[in-house]
Amino acid sequence: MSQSTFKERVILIIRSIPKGHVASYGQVASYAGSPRAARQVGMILRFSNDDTLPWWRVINNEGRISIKGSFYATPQMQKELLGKEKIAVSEEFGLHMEIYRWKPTLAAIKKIVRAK
DNA sequence: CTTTTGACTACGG
DNA sequence: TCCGTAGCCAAAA
Repeated sequence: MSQSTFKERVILIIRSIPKGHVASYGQVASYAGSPRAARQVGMILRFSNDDTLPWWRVINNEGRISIKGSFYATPQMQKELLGKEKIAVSEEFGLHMEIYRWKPTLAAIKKIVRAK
């Protein structure tokens, strides 16, 4: 597990979120081996300029867009990108996490993290 | 090197 | 139900 860094694992996990699904910051942190490091997932994305990374599929645990604005992205962009995947995000209610949340098996996560 | 600042969230009170 | 806070850790200052 600690062959790779937290950041590297976060990147691998986010790349594995299927189109049409989302994951919360906390979920990603948890899968990356640090359940309480949700905030850092946000920080990593904030400074990331990796165009192979589907960053828009990461939202907060309430199903709402958390981004306020970074060097590379805005909340409007995120809403648009999700819309292209048929995920509608309402300003006041967000989206239904129980419907769109990515629910990988433990085995799947192990495989993703191991493949470094 | 140390300190601060967050695209977070579970838990108390 | 509604805050305040602790924990987590990458970047920037």
